[in-house]
Amino acid sequence: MSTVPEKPTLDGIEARHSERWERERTYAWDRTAPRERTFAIDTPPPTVSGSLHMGHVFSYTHTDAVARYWRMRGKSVFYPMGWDDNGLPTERRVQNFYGVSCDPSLPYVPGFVPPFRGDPPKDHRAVPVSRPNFLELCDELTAEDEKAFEDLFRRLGLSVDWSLLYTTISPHARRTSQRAFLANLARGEAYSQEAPTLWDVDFGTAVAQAEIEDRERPGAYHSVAFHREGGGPDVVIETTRPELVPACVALVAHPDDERYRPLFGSRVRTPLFGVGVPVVAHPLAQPDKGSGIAMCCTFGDLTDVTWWRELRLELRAIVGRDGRIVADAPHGIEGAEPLARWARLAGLTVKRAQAEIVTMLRESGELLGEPRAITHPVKFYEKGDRPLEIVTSRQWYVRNGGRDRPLRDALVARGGEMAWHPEHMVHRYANWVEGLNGDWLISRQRYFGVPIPLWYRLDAQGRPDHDAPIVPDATALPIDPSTDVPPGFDAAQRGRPGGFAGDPDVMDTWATSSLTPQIAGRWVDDPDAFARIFPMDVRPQGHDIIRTWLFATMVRSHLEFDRAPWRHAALSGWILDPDRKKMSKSKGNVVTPVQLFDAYGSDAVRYWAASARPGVDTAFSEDQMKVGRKLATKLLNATKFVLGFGTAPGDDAVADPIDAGMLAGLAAVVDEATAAFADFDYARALERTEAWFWWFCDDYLELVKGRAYDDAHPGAPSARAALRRALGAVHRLLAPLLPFVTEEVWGWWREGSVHRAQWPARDELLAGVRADDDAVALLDATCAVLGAIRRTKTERKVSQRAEVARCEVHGPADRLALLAAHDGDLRNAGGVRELVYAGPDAAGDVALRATVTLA
RNA sequence: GGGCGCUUAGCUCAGCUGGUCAGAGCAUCUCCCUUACAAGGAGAGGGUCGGGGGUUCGACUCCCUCAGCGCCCACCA
Repeated sequence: MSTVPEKPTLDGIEARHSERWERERTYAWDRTAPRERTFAIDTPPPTVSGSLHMGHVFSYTHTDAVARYWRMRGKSVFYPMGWDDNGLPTERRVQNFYGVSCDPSLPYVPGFVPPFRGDPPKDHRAVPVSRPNFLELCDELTAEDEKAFEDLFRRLGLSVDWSLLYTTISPHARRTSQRAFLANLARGEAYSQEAPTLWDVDFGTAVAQAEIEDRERPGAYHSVAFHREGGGPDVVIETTRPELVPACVALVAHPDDERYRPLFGSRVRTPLFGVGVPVVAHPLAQPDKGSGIAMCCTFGDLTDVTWWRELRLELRAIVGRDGRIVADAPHGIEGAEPLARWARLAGLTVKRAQAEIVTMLRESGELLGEPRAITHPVKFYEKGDRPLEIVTSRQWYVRNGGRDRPLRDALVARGGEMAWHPEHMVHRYANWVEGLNGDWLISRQRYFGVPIPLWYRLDAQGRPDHDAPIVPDATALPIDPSTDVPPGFDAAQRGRPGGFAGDPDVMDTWATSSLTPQIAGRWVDDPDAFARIFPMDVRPQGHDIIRTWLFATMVRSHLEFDRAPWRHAALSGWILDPDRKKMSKSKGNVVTPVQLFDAYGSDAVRYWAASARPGVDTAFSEDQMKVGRKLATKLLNATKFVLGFGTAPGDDAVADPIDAGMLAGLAAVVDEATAAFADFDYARALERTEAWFWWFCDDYLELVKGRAYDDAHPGAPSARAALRRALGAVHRLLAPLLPFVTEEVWGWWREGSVHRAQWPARDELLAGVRADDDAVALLDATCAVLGAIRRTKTERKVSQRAEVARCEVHGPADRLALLAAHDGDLRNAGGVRELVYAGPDAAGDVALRATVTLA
């Protein structure tokens, strides 16, 4: 406990109290607490690929407020932090930062020094480095970023237990991730399959449905003529991707389409290449789209995949994994002229190939009319720059209900078992699960991730046997199959016929981050700890990743534990620019969190964040931070003032009805704030507490300060005691929201941290106090008359200090009687010489009214 | 095309289960250096609660419908 300073200030309180909290382990999770006394939070691990922004400050503040509330309610709060440092965003940042690229075929170079450390020149060509070297650089850069992240979160005042810190690339996370994957594999929930998948040609990896987004892109319809075998008029199709003509394997129309029904079963020849393809019927074909008959290529879009699969069409793949037309013409393209045309396409990017093929179609006369420009949605990897292609490759999948109705229904039902905040977010979840169109593709052809922990036997020809992977021993995890050797083999057999090969892929980052409860709770190596935190109380996160992180976590938990991983999901909103546009990082003028902490103080920034109701998109507002700073300053000053009255030891009786009325009002606020916090509504708790506190300062404090000052006044002890009770409650009510200033003022008169103090309660506030309706009515009436007096003084443009010669109060007799018996504070605060109670006025109006005559 | 949310003073928003609300903060204007705080205090002005219809004794609050804004999803050749 320190003493009340002469000149209270907010300066420096963040550093002082952060340091103290760390030293005293104020926020340590009590690992011995049973599950029912624990409040467990599945903190979102921010992606380590740059810097934290106001969106993080915003949402993490919300969670922290709730964490602090439950801690004060006596819960052992499990509040970990994690860094999501594995995955593509990190790789991309490492490439850009050091000017390197990963080439797994290169050997490790000990002591490798990257060409740059930040901002390579634009014309720099990435230096290829080995996979181990690349991973070292990833580790190095993420370590730096993570330090900055931690500093920022500490400055923000997050009450996380930093000893629980985890990273998603750590050995522990890799072990957990591989263990969970192997469990999925053992139960048949994970499987590999050679199939067409969406592919990002720049990143060179498959991507999952959840990571795809549509973008509006310019395109054009091209009318292209196909020639009927056996004569007859050409069949005209319209396509936005004429470059895929050589990949065409069929024309498809709707079974009921009279125009094309006669053609079903016949064959046509493709333009330019003269490849014979069938005309077939399928209900997915839309008669009103284009000419009503579509060219099915392998593969232009997901509909093509469906047609190809369901109609058992040929495979004629022409786009390579690099996004270029492959060198060798697909089967069916033969003869001098077609092959000459193919030669003009081979090696071109898809975009260039389109231009070339349009030229050729013009030359051959098979392009009818000119292309007609349109804008249409095109599928992109959400982090990618070029449209996705579809290529056939072997990938690993985890069942998620996308191909399995019962599982899908079960997962939807799981969502219904949880409480969602706000409630309507459950629709996003259900909507997504209902719309799944395939299992979860978890393998990625990347490097900085958790390896798929499998090897494959190679047959005499050196071909891998994918049907019976070699599984590592559980105790050996984590493993890297590209360097570790499977049991029963030796290193020399790697890649040799009769030997083995490691799975070359890593798991998607969501495949690991979907296990945050298991990672943070130490599922694999501390089952006792895990049992104390699982299922967790709340998953806080942004609503944009319901379909990814939330759903993926649900899938893993459902499959592994047959239950939802949390009881609540709390979805936070977005930060918008002051002009209500989604805040973009690309704008150069974005203010950094640290600048705002410096300018207004952490509590003030938190105040802004906590003012937004859960799940609501919110405008960035420095004005709101200024208001928060005012509140913090007010708390300093009011506390200093109240504590300055002093108190006699043991004299804590609240006897005066004015004081009792005040405490009754505060008790109601405590009830409201408590209910609000329990419902994750930190904003309502703040709003109610704040509004009451300003009333407390402006009305109650003004009303009783004269009495509290006056040692000779018999009501002084009651006022002082009530003021201190109220103050103690306000400090604690605001502690979850403004942790620094409340800790500061609490320290002036109480032992220990306010953040470990017990949450205020009605009974505690009103113990021994006669807080009946009369007390509340009296205080109410007193404030009403005081208000009338103030209004008069303001209207007359005199100081509030000016004396009132006479104040005549009209109103119901019972009210007046209450007032008459206890009007000392009113006389004092209003400067009233003569106070007259006149009963109801002439008109019989029962409303309380005061006629004020100034001196 | 499907789903969801929003539309209340100039601005940002509260108004939970229909009958003290038409409210708060910011901004604007006026006044007050009052013995915690001028990084303060006391007041004022300002809205037919998006439009229309309905249920009801009575709706910002319930139902229907229309419009605008925003978000999510979608197999869109």
